Amino acid sequence: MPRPAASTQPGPADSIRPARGEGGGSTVQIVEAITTAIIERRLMPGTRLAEQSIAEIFGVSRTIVRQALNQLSRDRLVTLEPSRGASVATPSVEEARQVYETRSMLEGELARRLSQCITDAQVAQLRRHLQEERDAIRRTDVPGRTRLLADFHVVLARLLGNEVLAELLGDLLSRSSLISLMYQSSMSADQSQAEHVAIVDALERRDAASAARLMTEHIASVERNLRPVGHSVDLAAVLRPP
Amino acid sequence: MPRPAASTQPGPADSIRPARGEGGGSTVQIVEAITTAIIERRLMPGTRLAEQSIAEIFGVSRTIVRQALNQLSRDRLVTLEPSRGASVATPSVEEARQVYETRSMLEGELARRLSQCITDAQVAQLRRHLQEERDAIRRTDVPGRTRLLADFHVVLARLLGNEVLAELLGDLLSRSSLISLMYQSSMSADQSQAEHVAIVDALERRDAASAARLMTEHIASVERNLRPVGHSVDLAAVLRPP
DNA sequence: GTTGACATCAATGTATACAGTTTATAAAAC
DNA sequence: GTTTTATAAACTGTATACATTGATGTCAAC
Repeated sequence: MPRPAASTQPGPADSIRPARGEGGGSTVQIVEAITTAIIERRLMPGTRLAEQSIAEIFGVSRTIVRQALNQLSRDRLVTLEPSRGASVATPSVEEARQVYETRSMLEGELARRLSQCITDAQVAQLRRHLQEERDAIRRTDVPGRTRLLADFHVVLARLLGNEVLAELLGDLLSRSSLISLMYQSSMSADQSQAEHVAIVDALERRDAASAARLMTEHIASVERNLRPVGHSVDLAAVLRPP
Repeated sequence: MPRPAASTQPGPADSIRPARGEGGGSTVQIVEAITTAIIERRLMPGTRLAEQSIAEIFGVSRTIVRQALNQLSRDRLVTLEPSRGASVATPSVEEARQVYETRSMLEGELARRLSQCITDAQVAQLRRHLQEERDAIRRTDVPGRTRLLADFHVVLARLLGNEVLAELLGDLLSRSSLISLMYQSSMSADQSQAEHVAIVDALERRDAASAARLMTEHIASVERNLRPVGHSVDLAAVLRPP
């Protein structure tokens, strides 16, 4: 039950690492700090993000914080309720389904097209990425392996030479990360990594059909491994009369 | 040059329609006003968008305008240069290619999946939309037909019951609109409409392969009809020594 | 007459102040 | 003891003021 139960002020001072005092471009730093804090589970879904607190932590004014929170809300990592403020997003089961369906559509086609134009050098680059994944898993570097397993999909988009696609996919992957930590994915890193290897194998064989199929199956298996533990479900189970 | 240049307060702009004086939610109104102004060619690519001018036009402070401009820059409809301010985006040829490639990937798969789960009622809904397109074309309602021809693609996304996909596609279509007006599309509305009809026909037959092929070909033909007349290209040609 | 430097000006980036709303607290009534 | 209500604190939404940076125009030097 990943309920933060933040009835008391969550004391964000220990949750978000402060940035340097320089003013220039501090908005993106706040965005990145909050993003990584969410991805690395230091900020749980539902946690309120009071502007004044964050402003004091980073030593800037609320103006900058508001800009950062607006950007984060566009990325769907935080929700902005009018007159209520910002909180870490709590994606619904339905939203999760839609994100994975969209990823399946986009990345299945990505694998298909990529297998028709991939070069040997690009395959080698993917092999190196797979090696990094293995290394991170081996030394149980949880944040590192999480990032690398997600980056794999962005790297594929980049190989197509399509920055628009890569950014789009990056947004979807951020949302996926939030979803998988909210619904406590039981997907083992080993399985994910093995499926990545199979995808690269298919790409190397220029086997478009297999690459596309393996990719959609990979995304489906990630989605299958989400536990359907929503807040309301927990609440109903807990409050059931004895 | 459609420069607002409204130094006096009450003077309503000739480029952007002013909103009502109410404060609540005026940001989205500015976003929508500028968006439609760009789509309807009243704000040409490259036009500077000074914060103070816009603030006076809408009777709000620069704070609100900055929020709106930030949102528009996330949609890639305006570009934000540091210390230089905002201007209407001028998408490059390469960016155009990437947008259409991404659309092709996404919408090809959309057509394929939709043909496997579409209902008769949904086909009827699409037929009604096609009829609206025809009507707008017949009475030469240029803004209306442009909007309807673009909305067709969003309607398809909605039929899949995937709001995430629909919003994603909506963003891509806004960028497509800006691109097609910047590169003066020679695509006739009649041809677009005819291809839409062919797509719906394939969907009605539940012919997944044809639906996907017709969709990707439709998007490719839209892209093919862009004239490669960018500003920089003009400049280079004009300044060539005699 | 052209070029370069300097001063002025306008526009952006950030911070702060103020108003309105929500939420927490506490007292009072039932 | 529970509920209700009123007060107060905190927070958000907007506007305004200040600092800083890029642009423009003028003047002097060559």
